[in-house]
Amino acid sequence: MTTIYDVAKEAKVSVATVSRVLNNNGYVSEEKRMSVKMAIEKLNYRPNLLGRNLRKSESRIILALLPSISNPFYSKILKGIEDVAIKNEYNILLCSTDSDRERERIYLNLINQKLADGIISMNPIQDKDFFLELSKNYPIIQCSEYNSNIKIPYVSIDNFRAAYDATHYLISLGCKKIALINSNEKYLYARLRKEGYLQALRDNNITIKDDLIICAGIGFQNGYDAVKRILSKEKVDGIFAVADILALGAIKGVKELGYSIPSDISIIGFDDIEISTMVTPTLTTIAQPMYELGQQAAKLIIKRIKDPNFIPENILLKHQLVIRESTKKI
Amino acid sequence: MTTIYDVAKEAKVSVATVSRVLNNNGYVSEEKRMSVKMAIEKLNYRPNLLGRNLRKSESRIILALLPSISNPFYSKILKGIEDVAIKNEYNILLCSTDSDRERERIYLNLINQKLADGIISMNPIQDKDFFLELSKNYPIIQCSEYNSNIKIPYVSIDNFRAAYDATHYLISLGCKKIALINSNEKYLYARLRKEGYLQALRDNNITIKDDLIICAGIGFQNGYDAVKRILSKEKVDGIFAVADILALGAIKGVKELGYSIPSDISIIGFDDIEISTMVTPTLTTIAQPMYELGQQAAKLIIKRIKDPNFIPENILLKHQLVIRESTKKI
DNA sequence: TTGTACGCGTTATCAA
DNA sequence: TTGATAACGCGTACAA
Repeated sequence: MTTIYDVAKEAKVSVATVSRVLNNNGYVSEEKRMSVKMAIEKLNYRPNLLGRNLRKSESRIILALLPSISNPFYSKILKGIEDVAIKNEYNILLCSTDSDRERERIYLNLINQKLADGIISMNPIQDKDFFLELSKNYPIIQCSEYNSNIKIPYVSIDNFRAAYDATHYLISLGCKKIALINSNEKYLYARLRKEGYLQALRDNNITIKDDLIICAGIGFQNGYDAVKRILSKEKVDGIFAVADILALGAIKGVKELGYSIPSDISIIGFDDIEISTMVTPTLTTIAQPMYELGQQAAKLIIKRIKDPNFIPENILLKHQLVIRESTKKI
Repeated sequence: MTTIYDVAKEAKVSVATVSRVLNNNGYVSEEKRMSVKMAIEKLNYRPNLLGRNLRKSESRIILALLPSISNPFYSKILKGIEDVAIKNEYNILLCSTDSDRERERIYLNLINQKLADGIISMNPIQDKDFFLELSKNYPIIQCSEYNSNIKIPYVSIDNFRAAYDATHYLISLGCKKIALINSNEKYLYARLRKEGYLQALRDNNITIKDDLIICAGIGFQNGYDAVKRILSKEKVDGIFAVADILALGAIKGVKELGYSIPSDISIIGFDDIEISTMVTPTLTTIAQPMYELGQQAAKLIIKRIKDPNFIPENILLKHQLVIRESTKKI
């Protein structure tokens, strides 16, 4: 492999001069700059980042920790992260944990092994103490999912308010019996959205019925099962599912039971993933700015890496009600 | 930061001994091994990978080059890659190019800057010469999409055969007028699937009509537009879309025009992405073993990294016809 | 404006 | 079985 020494020899200068040309700093005469550039060209030289990284004590790698890469929600965020990262000459290490604690640990440790300069975590944190300890010594940002008990900055949306808005919208359509299909309450967002749902009902003097609240997992099948369970007991006129994927399952279940959407039952989802526009009826939902979430998280972490004294403020981005075909005024 | 020297001092041994304990090689007395381990524990020492990587001239990073992370097809492959990688102590660098040549170049160059030990490319290659040149000096595997003119090993499926099977299946159902909604023919898979479609028609003495063959892009809207264009000219009884996402668009278009699926028109897709089971009707399709494609590609590239003399054979994995609700015997 | 020489943290060779 | 020390390739302080 050709090194900076080879280039120096070819250009008849010292390695220091080559390095100066490479990094565009320090004084270099035009003449030498040219001959260095020609030598680089001739030898097809590319600096070895392993050497550079060690010398500079940086990896220029950002670790993106997420539960699952197959979830379109995360992949949109990831895209935002990647776009900002590449503009700033950072690279993204893909770390999907599948909620495996062991795996999470392996990935997190990369940062104290200096293979990553910072971490963006979209994971519900499993090993809280370890994570917190890590954040004292290294740049870490939480994105979308976060743990508010822990003093680690986050970029997210106002889940309470968003769920409130979703529920309130159903109420404004005339719905009186509104079911909630929630996901696993180990997620903070799930707990917050449930609160938002409850508050909206209270504010409008609608009785809260435990039978209408289901804690499903996260996934199409869970939404499908949940709605069947609910409707087997009681007819509803509105359904709020805390994730589009749950809503899609619910739509299928509702259809199978012979109800029509939105005439009999209005359904609203959450996230605004692409699929929501592809189904029939298209899905009314609360849109999260997924791409922007990723962008903001990346910007924060990069700023933080550059300046360790910079303490990011938490950021809550705006959600948006997107009305499509699955909801209708009664 | 604590280094191997700190550990050596604490354990009252040399750095060489610490290194031996760390890497489990060479002879170390049980006594010293223990005291090194205790020192590591006490100081909470973690080896700096930047130093190790430079010394060993490896990054233990594999670069995953793909067009778009948001496409569920690629994210499934990626999962297969990641799972194999982590088992072998490799990490995955996420490189989505968005078909941007500049960006592709940036990512590809990481390998001759030694930040990656190998590349798995799912991209239709833009800069063929550069790519080929690179593959002479570095481990590269093509996965799913590949360029057969170039001598770079690949893992894929038999796209010709798979498309033939899809078309043949429609014919076996009694379809006489079968449309093809293809994606962009810059992709090899698109060209191969078209060939498979044509061959199946020929083998069954069905007239090939250019009006029934549309080169759409890739995406839901494209499928939707394509089917409207086709049906505005001529009624068909079968549609083969070369990607599920196109098929989903087609389903929507067909429905809007008042035809029923599968009674009036049978539709078959390709890929078997998750959404295909969530729509109504659920989609008959040719399933690609996406996860396995990723796994195989990762296994090959790792084997190749370990042994530069190992020349991988091309691998074609089996596809599978998955029959659901969108097709029916006439 | 340029060059010499050191050190980033690790592994591996060699001699003891 | 152990330790001293030379690399790995780079950037930069310092001297010139």
